[in-house]
Amino acid sequence: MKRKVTLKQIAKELDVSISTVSRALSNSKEIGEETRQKIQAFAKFYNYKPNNIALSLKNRKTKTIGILIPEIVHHFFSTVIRGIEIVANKRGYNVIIGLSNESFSKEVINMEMLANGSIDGFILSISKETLLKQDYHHFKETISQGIPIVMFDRVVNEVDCDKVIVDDFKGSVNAVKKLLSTGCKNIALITTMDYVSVGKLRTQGYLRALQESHMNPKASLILKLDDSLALEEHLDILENEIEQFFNSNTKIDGVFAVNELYAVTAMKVARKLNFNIPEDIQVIGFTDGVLSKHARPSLTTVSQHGQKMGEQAAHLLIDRLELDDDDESDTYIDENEIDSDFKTVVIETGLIERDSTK
Amino acid sequence: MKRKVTLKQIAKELDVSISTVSRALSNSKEIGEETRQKIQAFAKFYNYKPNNIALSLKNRKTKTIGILIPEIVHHFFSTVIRGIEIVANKRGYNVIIGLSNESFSKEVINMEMLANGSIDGFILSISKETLLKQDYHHFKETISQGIPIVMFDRVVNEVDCDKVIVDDFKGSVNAVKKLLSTGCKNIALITTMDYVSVGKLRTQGYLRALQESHMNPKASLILKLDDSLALEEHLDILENEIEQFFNSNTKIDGVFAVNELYAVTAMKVARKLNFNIPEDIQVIGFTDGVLSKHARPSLTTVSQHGQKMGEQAAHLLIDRLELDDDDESDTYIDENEIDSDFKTVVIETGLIERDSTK
DNA sequence: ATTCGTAACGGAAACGTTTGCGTGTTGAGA
DNA sequence: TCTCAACACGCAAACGTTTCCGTTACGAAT
Repeated sequence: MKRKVTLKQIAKELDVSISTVSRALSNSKEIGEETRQKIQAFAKFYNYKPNNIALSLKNRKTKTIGILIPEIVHHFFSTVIRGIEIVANKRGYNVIIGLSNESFSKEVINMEMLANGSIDGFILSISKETLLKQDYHHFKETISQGIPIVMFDRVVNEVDCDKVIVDDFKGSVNAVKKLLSTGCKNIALITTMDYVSVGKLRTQGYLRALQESHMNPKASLILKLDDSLALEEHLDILENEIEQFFNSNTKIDGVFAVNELYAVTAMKVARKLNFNIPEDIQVIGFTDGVLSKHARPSLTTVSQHGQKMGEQAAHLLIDRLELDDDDESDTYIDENEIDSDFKTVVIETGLIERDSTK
Repeated sequence: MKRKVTLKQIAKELDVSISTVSRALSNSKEIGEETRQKIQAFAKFYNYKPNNIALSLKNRKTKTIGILIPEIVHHFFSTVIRGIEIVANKRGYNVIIGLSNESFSKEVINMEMLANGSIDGFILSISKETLLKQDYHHFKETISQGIPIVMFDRVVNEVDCDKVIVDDFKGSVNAVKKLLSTGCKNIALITTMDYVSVGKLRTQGYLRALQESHMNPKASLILKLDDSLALEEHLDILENEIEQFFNSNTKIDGVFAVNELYAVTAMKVARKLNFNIPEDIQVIGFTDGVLSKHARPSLTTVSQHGQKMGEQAAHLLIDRLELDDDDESDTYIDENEIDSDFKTVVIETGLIERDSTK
């Protein structure tokens, strides 16, 4: 078991000083040609690689970014991670992942663990419990400690930071308009509770689309589901809820669902009730995942471009990190000027038309 | 922007030495009651948290484990990560993720990046390209540097380390036996190329099950697909391949597929060709993911218990890390004794019966 | 012969901790 | 009054780097 070789060991072995070794390896021209060659050869032979931790301590930056998400077994979140990882790697960063599991306390704990030097900045999506409590002190504190944050998808106005979102509102408007244009008169909405910002925005989009077509939204056509129903374990309950909803609204000829699971479950129920899709009922979902592609019939969805969101978020964060590098020289900066500098990048949604619509 | 407070700053502010502060905060009884109180109060007020990087450097351990997987947008892998994260967090570790994207060089690069002090050990699943090249030097080197590795799912005999696998062979045997027991006479196998160990083992299981029932496997009933076809982009090609396969084997009454995608695609094709499932053709897949649950009909699968694999892997790794802690005292250990110590944990598979079988 | 520039290298501080050891002060026992 | 624990604390090394600031030695210019 040959432990990693250090500068000190090389120095001792070659009878030079540590600084000489360091400089030789960084090709400093302060070191004589001969010595440099000798040191480099030796280092190569023993496969010397500088110790990252020591470098982090010295440079006061770790070149790793922390990702904090509610759940990883989730198509959307994992595509975002993939996007982050791609640009992070390309720009010389590592990613370290924390899972909040939709819990406020786990989010806080995780954040504090990583904020103690382990990472240079965060990319995160807020947990549901946090959104419900509306307690954002941990975000504000980390930011005030000089650790930048980029939020994606589930964001919040109360925190000043860079953000990456999709235009949930517009995406929903377009989806519902599509249903309207293909003849739907009674479009149902299957959505979540309002405290999740994206659910709220998508609901608003639904309402707006109807309004623009001079149709009155009916409360009976809107089904608000408890979020726990989205869990894989409660599939049957979810199905029952939707079935009851369908039974008490027999005129439904279109469904807009704020996520994929609701949409495919709606299709399942509709077929069970002997509706034909898309002839009798058309269905559109939000978030394009694996289910949409393989459902029967395949599901028309609003695509969220998770990977692109991740890439953008990573760029935003790293840009800011490396910008901070420069003006770290204690130059006084007007705080107002800083605040106004935060960007919110909006990723365009797309409508992927498949067989669940005409 | 209040930077994180350090021991040095506290010491200066309170006019004591750094060591006194350090000891006071760790409740050393070497420090006088009064001073201790004062220091602790001050530290609490300024929210002092020890710098992780400095601790890592001092202790020569980072309390983070590196995960190296081929792909993250993948139900199985993400469940494994979830399992790892749960026990890692419980035992005080962080996880840092590297994606190989099935590429050998990315696997090597990632490994080297993380091995330079960033992590204490690896949990990984080998990339396809690496399996193809059969080049495992990077694994061996990291191990010889004293960094332990735990492999899961895609493992290899050539490397001495702890491993966590499912019994692919037995799981496949059981699946095929299930098909046989429900009357199938011509069971097709849809599999991948042999170099992926799991594909090979599952194929062997298929063969064994037939053999035990005294049936002759026919080459014409085995479809080996190129792996690139598993990619989401080539869905139509995959479909065509399977359709041709069906057309040239009209007697097929059962299908065993080595993954979920192949299985649902087979079902799609079968229905297209006007077969009824499960009446005319029964289908079983390997790996229980989201597709299986929501497919039509829902798919009977061999469950892999990804989360449990992750948990086991994490326990194995951390156990070894904390065992190493003790005998780090340069006690001479016979290498043979060490080698024989590596465990291979086998997770039992289960057969989840749904509507694609009788 | 003295000065000076420069090439080639070493010393040491710094990043933030922990910890073994040394040291000064105090009180009590002789 | 002297001695010697015990107590309370400080110094400094160490983890592995980088980098600023010396310090040599030597040849050239004055």
